[in-house]
Amino acid sequence: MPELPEVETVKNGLISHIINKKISSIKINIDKLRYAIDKDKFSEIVNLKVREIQRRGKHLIIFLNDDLQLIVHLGMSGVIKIESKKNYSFKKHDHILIEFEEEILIYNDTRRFGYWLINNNKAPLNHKVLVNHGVEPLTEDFNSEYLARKLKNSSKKIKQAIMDNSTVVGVGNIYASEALFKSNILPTRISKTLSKKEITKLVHAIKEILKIAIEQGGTTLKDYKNTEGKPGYFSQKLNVYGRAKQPCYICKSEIKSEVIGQRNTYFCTKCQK
DNA sequence: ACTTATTCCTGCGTGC
DNA sequence: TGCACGCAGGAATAAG
Repeated sequence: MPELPEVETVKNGLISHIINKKISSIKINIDKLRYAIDKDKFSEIVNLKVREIQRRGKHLIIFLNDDLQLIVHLGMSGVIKIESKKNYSFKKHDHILIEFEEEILIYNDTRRFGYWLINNNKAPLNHKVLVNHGVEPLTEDFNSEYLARKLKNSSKKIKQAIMDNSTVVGVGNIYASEALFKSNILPTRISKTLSKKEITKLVHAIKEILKIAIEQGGTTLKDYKNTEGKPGYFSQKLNVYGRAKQPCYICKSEIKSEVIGQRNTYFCTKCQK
């Protein structure tokens, strides 16, 4: 599933293909993904050029001429592929096709949790899907002082707190479990009970895990350019996620799982306190 | 103003 | 072998 590191990888892949390229046509094969698709608005982007592509959290912002932007979220099964137009053949769940002079951008999304929005505001970061985003985890804005301030009065469980996009963006279910394991903190801990030292450790763990995942994302980019990305490229690096009842790599005791906030959570009760 | 549950969707794994 | 069922995931929205 596309997490922050994969969205970053997709962004880099797109930059190398479609920057300064003109959209020659658009084909939309569906009325609604996560949100309804405004086909009239989409028709307005034909003949515009792609100027810049940014990532914010798990969103891609594709800047076009005329102060228009595409705001894209891949949901959990969204895949963007670039192919040569002459090689393209329709596949199941190919919902959006954007043609350039020689290449075609294909948006395929099995579960349709993703969305494509057109924004004509000059400040896309103020769009409702982005405006409540907290800090980016890989910037200096995400530091122990910031997180301590966010957690100070929170009675949420720490895992839910770090998965909340208004705290920090991009920490999904997998990375939350992994970061808490790496920082030796139980996911069930109440946020405001964390010590300064634990918060510092957690901040570093989140940054490190996302960085490693982005490095793995380089591999995904290659796959994505060839045919289809191999899912689970990061799975070899996972210490606890999906490993219930298996031995902890550190202490050999059994990894536990528990549902926290409707999400499966994995942890080691010996390594994490 | 909070927190917690529900909702969207398809494919896959499990059990009968 | 086939079918029914439940689960997985992000995050807006509804409900508490």
